[in-house]
Amino acid sequence: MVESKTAWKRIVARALAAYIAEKGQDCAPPDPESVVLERPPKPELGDFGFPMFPYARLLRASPQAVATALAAIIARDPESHGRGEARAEGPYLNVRVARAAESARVLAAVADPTWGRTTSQAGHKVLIEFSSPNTNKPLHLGHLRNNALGESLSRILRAAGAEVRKVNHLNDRGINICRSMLAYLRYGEGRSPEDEGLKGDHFVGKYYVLFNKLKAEDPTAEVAAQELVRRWESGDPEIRALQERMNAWTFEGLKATYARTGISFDAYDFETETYEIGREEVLKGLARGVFYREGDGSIQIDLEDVGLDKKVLLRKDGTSIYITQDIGTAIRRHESWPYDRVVYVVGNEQQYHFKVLFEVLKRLGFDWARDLHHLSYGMVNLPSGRMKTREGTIVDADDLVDEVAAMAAAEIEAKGREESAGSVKEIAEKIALGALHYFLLHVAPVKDILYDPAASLSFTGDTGPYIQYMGARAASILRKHAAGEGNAVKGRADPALLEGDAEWGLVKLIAELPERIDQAAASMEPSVMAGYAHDLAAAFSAWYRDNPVLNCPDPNLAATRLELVRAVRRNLELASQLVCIPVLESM
RNA sequence: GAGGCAAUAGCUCAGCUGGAUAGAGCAUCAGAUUGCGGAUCUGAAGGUCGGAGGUUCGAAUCCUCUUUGCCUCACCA
Repeated sequence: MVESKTAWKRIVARALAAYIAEKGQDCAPPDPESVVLERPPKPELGDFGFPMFPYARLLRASPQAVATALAAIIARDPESHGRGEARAEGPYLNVRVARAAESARVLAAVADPTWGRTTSQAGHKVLIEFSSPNTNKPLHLGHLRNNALGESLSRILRAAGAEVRKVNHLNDRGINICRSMLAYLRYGEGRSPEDEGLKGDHFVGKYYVLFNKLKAEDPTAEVAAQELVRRWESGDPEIRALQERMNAWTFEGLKATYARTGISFDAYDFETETYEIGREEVLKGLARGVFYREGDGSIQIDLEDVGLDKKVLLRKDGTSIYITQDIGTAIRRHESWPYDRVVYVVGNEQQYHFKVLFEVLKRLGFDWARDLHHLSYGMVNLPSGRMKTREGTIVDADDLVDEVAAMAAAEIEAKGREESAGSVKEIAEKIALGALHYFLLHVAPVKDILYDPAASLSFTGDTGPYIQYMGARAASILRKHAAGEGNAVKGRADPALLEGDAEWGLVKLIAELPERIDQAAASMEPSVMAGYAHDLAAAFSAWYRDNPVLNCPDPNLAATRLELVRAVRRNLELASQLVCIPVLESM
């Protein structure tokens, strides 16, 4: 369809040039690229339309007149003959594509192994940093959004041809883990997660919560935690060993959650190994005059000329801070894997931090610093308000998946689908992931999400399970055909039979996949893919209800429709994978 | 106080580079099953796109002002 669009732009541009010559106007013919193509509001008006307003003034004629004249010229253009028909409708020139030929092209393209891969991001090396949790507690609902965004964007960029490296930067040092450690020293009695029957991250998180109890009993607890940080930094072997042990527990737990939710990384960066590496770069920047030393000895940068403030990059005692580490990490990563773009998937509360970081890297003169992005996303709120560990309103990621999976299992049983579903537990888990990931990704990242458990657990309407269901229905038809059922086995597919409005609408939607991938990649918005999956599922659902496939009396039409089902299934699989919705054969 | 982001149907959200009558889902109402899986489908109703100006042949979309909400403005991360 992309090819068809560019062809029509070319045809229209040529017709405009002919019209200009015909009228003897003294103006430059438009470049085909600049011709505005849009989709008419109703399919009856054509497959795409060209507004004539821009040319009306240029040609000193009404847009209606221009449209009429162009339609006549295009009717004589040999290139248009095989491609369809252009018609003047008011101030618009509307094109109806030759359906049989286009359908044949589309079905052939979908059957090709390379379908679903584009080249719009080819040549780019993109580093995506996401998840990046603290190691003092398990993942929560906010992480699920972060993970889904990072994983989905990675898949989308790869589909668009980019080389992608997924990195998780674990914050495994500092005051929070030390609080867990202190509480563990006080209450843990040397127990391990196995002893308490807990997942490692939940185990460590339990002690983080217990720190509050400790603080209530002992007002010096906060000071004691600070002391642990200090001892860790000075290399106290006992503290180092304890932190390592607790971090390992959490890390194991986190990895289990990632595995369960289909999230993976190409590399892990540990803050315990990276937290000092920016100092050198800051000193280099100081030497080159990019930064300056304040009277108190701290090293700073003045960004007031770009609307930011003065920012400290190295403390007066010479130690590094958060931004120092990010500067160092970016440089170090580029040395080992020379990217041309970085995407940091981090909540929108850190927008200012990333503005400063990007500006600093730019001023240090790195050419790759021109393509740094903060994929900023909104809070996931509960009806009762913002999530906070201390208020106990936090939604634990594992618990949430468990809860949704239990609901899905109950639904399978309520429908009496246990037998056809196979393993209820396994299918329920996949449905839960589909529900959650769709819920988290179908909304634009900038928006805050009000997490309504009831709505996310509902499997009707604009949801992941709906998409999974339509995929399963398509798979079911294909399965029956493979088993020799239906009339399609007796017929031969002929795309020329796909000329009805209902089929044509589906063909067009199927053909849109590559454009939607490119759009999602360019705008870094997984919601584009989520929306596409839903649109396609809905269109398929409406179509196959009224158009029998296996039961179609005409064997050739049956075989042709079957090809359409195959294409829908393929696209649903591809789109689902891009937004981390598990694909199901049956549910 | 300064900066950033948001505001579209009762609710949750789409709306691509400005284009034809602003679209889905939920909820509401009315229908559809001797049928390839009803976790479905069809239809109705529901909107002065927060407000006011401006640019344009044409604005939900761009500009200015304004209202409301969220987030930032650490030698924390």
